[in-house]
Amino acid sequence: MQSKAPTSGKVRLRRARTDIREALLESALVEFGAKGFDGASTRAIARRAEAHQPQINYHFESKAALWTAAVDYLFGLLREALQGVIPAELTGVDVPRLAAAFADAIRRFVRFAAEHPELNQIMVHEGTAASDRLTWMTQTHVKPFFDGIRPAWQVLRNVGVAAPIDNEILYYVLVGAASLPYVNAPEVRLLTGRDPSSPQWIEAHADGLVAILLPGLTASP
Amino acid sequence: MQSKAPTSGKVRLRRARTDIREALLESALVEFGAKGFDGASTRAIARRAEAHQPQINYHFESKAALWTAAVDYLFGLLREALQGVIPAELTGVDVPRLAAAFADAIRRFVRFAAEHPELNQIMVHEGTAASDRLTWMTQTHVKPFFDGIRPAWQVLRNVGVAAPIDNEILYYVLVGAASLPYVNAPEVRLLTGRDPSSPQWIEAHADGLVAILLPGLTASP
DNA sequence: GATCGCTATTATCGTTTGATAATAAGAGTA
DNA sequence: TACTCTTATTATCAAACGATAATAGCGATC
Repeated sequence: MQSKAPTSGKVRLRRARTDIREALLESALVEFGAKGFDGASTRAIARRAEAHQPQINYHFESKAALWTAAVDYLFGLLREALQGVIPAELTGVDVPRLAAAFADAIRRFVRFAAEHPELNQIMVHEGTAASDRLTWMTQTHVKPFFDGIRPAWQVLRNVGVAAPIDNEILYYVLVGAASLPYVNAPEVRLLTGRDPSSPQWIEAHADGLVAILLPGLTASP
Repeated sequence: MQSKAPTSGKVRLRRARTDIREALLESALVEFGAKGFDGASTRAIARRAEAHQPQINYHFESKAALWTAAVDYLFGLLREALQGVIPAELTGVDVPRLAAAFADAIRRFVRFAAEHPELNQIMVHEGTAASDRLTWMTQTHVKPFFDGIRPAWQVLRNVGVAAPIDNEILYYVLVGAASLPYVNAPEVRLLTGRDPSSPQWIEAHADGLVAILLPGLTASP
């Protein structure tokens, strides 16, 4: 008759619907980010949230529904972090202001990637193979994000402030260069001994990306 | 009494040890790259190679041993593709020659990432969580690669040819920016409608990376 | 053409997976 | 205190997993 409580011990903890849902969501993000959709088990997700495995199907419809809810939640945070940085309407915006806004967006994206590595981990896990999840995520969340930065980059490239790289290629250069140290943070620690989540790394990283992607920003004001 | 032959039909195909091993290796690379270690099943790997699932344990020790052999094989190809491009001994090498060599290495790496997306797919899958596989891969294969480019970048950075980015950070900026379109090729096709494996994309991508990472190469000769 | 070594094929094992049903128990209300 | 709604817990299912044993059949050698 041993205790079967999730983690610490024996108490039966009862949480409000919103609390247990949020705990499961954040646990799911960590597990899906680290192991991928197939590699992450609902039992591990529940254990991390100090819950039992059937609670996932009780509070969410299925493992897939939990994944969708977690991705929705995380892209919501990304939209918050980038909201209003790059102007939606570009006609009449002067170039120095737009260049500064784009640099700010790059810095915010780097900081977000460092603070929430799960987002890019999940994206890179899913992006390696076609699936319903990838189609949904691309259309629902990635496309608006992509369409938001493309016109601004085009303007900056036309006036020579931005590096000479195509719209579509730039998007992947930017995302890849901005996210990999945090997506693969365990490898970074093994390979370099440094901690990519430290403020020193993050700010140096952001500075470097702005310097190479917007060479005309510091050169000719 | 239906046929149980792996794929096409009914013939019992018997292959030489080297042939079936190579078929399983290449199938394993595709599956591990697309689904990750846990997500890839030995049955799917065998099916792609037109073999039966127990042949994996017959020709390799285990699923883990197959993974190790596949990664060994792929890093061998990478070493071939980059062999001798960046000089091992830097004392006495003049800067323009070293800069051109580094640019060549970048272009070769981009082309390799496009031709063998499985390498970076596997690296990014494994790098998201600590594991024995990650430790082995980092020490055995990634470290030598990392140590090979670090001194050259330091020299180019000191003379102002390379972008002002730290050694460790640059490594992840370079790898991330060079590999993401091919790692996430399914997403690229959904998002942009373009094919990242086309020569147009690959060469434009390589040109762009050289331009932003070695701004002093074209500017001041 | 009989023998022998090697690969192919089938069958099956014990685990783990996501999911569901059934029961227990906390918390607010009357 | 009794009732009721909601969440927690346990038990269990079918399917898929990696792995192994046992048998079948090809192909070279004598």
